[in-house]
Amino acid sequence: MVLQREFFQRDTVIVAKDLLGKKLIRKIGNRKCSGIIIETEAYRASDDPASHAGIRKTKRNRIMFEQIGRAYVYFTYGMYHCLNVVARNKKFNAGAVLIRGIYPQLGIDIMSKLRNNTKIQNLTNGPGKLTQALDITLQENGDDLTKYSSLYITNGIKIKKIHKKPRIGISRGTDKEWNFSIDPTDYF
DNA sequence: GACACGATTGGCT
DNA sequence: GCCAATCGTGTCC
Repeated sequence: MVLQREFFQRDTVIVAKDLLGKKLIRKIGNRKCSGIIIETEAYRASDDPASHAGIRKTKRNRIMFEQIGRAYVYFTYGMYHCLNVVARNKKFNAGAVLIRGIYPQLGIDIMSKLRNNTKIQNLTNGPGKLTQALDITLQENGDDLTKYSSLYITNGIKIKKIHKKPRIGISRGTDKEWNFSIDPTDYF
């Protein structure tokens, strides 16, 4: 069952936690690739100095201010893409959840080729890695993830324990513990 | 118009 | 553990 729009109409931090264990699905040609979401981070609005949306709406971050349930994809470090899902409640005018890691399920052969045949444990365990494995680029920026199409999220597995940490790779907003993850060895 | 830097990764020490 | 790769974007002059 694909996640409905209402799922994303809650506090960005809550949605980040609740996305753990859900299934990310990407169709490439007539094949399906998928994985269980195991790590996420919340990035909110003007209350969050680490967020792209922390200052104002710009050309790059505009999707974060638009319809919830859509993909916010950005290009970084001159070579990698990162995938977010737009989510926020009515208190904020922007927000998104960064998908930082998935546990591969379907289409491992396709993903391996896109990742130059790396080891399975290195396939999709990072934000730049999973977009490469799933062929996600700026082409997918703004795509609606609540519809069955070439990129969407469905219900997944039941979660036991959620780990909470400060977010990775940021220099501001380090006081907020908005990185959430589950331990794959608990499930797979 | 210029310039510093980043929600990263992989390779080397 | 450290650092280069690589370039679009945002901010500042």
